[in-house]
Order: sequence, then C-alpha cells, then structure tokens
Amino acid sequence: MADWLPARDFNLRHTLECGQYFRWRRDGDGYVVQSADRCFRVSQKGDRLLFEGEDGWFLQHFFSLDHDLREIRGAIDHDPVIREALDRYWGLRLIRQDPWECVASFVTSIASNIPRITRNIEDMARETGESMERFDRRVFIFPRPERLAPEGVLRRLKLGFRAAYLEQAARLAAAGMLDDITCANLGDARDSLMCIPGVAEKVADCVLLFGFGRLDAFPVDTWIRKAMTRFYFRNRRTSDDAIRTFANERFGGFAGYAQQYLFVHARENWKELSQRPIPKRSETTKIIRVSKAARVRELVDAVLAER
DNA sequence: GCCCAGGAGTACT
DNA sequence: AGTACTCATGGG
Repeated sequence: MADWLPARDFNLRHTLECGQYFRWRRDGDGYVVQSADRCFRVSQKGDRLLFEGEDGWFLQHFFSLDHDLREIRGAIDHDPVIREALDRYWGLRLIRQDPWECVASFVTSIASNIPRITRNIEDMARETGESMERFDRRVFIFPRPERLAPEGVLRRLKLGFRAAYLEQAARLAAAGMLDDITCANLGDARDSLMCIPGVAEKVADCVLLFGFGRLDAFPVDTWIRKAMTRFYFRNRRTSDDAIRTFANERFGGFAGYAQQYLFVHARENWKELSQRPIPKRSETTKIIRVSKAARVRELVDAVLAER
C-alpha cells in the first residue's frame, strides 16, 4: 500500500461488514471499496489504515475518522445491552455515503437481504455505469441518477417491484430533490425524503443517517425491531414509532450510532442472544451511568455544528 | 411447499 | 392509529 493514516478507535472490518454499506469486496488482507467515482484499496494494521487509490482526506471523511468515538460511547453507553454491543464491535464507525447512492441502495434493500442487495447494486452499476481499470480489475461506477437504467431494464436485472421505485427516485434526484435536504431540520428532511416513491420511515432514516450525517436518525428495521422489543420492551409488541422515541430519549443525539451497533450485534449473535432470558423491566430501564442531558446536548451541538 | 429478508403502498376498519 | 394484502425474488 502506498500511504497510511492514523486510525485509533477504528475497526475496518466492523465498519465495512456491519451491513451499513454494500460497495466493497474483500481483497487479500484488505478491501477494495467504491463510492461514486472513487475507488480505493484499504487494509488495517493496528492503529494504521493503509490505503491507495484515493487521498487520505477522502478516506478520513468517508470513514468518519473525525468522529470522537469515545465521546459518542460516553453519550450512549447507558445499559448492559448497548454496552455489550459497543464492546464486541468497538471501532465500528458510520460511513459517509454518497446521498444518491444511499437512496438507491436502501430502496433496493426493501424486503431483501444483504447478499442480494449487494448483487443488485453491482448489476445496476455494471449495466449503465462507466467503468475504469483499478488494481488489475475493471470496476463499475454506480450510475448518477440521470444514467440509471429504466424500470424495464431494472426488472430484467431482477430488481422486482423495486424497479419502478428506483426509476422515479432517480428522476427526482436528477431534478435536484436531494440537494437541499441538509438545510432542513430532521422532521422536515424526513418528510421530504418520504415524498420519494419507495421511501417511507425506515429508508428515510437510513438515508438521513448514512447519507446526510444525521446521527440522531434511528432506522427501525426487522432486526432492530426484534432486538429492541426483546431487550427493552419485555418482548411486547411495540410500534416502530414508540421504539424510535425510546431510542431518541435513551441515546440522544447519537442514537444512530447506537442503532448500528445494536443492529450488527443482533444480526450476528441472535442465536446466542435469543437463548438468554428476556430482560426484566428493571434491568433495562435502569440506566447504568446517567449522563446529564445538558452534556449530551453539548456534544450533539458540537458534532452537528461541524458541518 | 413453507417462511422470511435492513419495507412500502394501498385499502380497509 | 392499527390491520391485511400485495408487490418480485432468492435463500433457508
């Protein structure tokens, strides 16, 4: 590898393989990663991130190395459940995705699974995207919205009912729909995104979290729903809205980080976790270390003010 | 054959 | 505000 970055409190494998991102593949002891027209090779040796193909500034931004993970931990580490997830997957950071690719990826994710989503996205890139030669291989750039294949072609690529959503989302994105989202507050941004066909609460929250850096967004998918109801609601059926409200109250401005740690923890360890007794109310409603709301607020303001 | 997968949209109460 | 059904496709 040609260059390196210091990367403390960072775990490349957890960050790439936790399920938040789809455009990577294993390559030797590292990975080849794509984002829009970028493509780089990366591996980790201790606290060093070795890379080539793009500059360090891009990687630093892409992997959110500017986030103070220890302060984030301090803000969300309030109970045994999230603590175990933080311990097992320490170093997982949210990836800053390209907004349009993020919309397309999570519309593609509807009622699907990670291997298939990855394949669908690669097929769309191969179909209409431009390509370039990188690391002795041809890599395909995911198409800008103007270039995404029409519904009929997407159906041939086995996108199923998502094909029509993707075509319309691409038309809106090409018209500039995503350009002003960052200016809006969370509720307005969410409502705007949900005007896109194929984007409801869950996909909107994924786009806000992964595509627009809204660290307070808390996507409720099947895994989070299953894990949260079991660990925090005594396995009682609970609405997604109630789950989100609970998460925002407990984890504050970094709820999105808590979501990703809980998601990968639940998805990878469910067999073990589901064999444990269902936690009683007192075990999960009692907060281990109460951090003052004002302190959390301060951290949130500092992080959000950075952009 | 069944059921489920990082759901959304629609038509019902 | 909750419920049931449908929408493709693939994998267990």
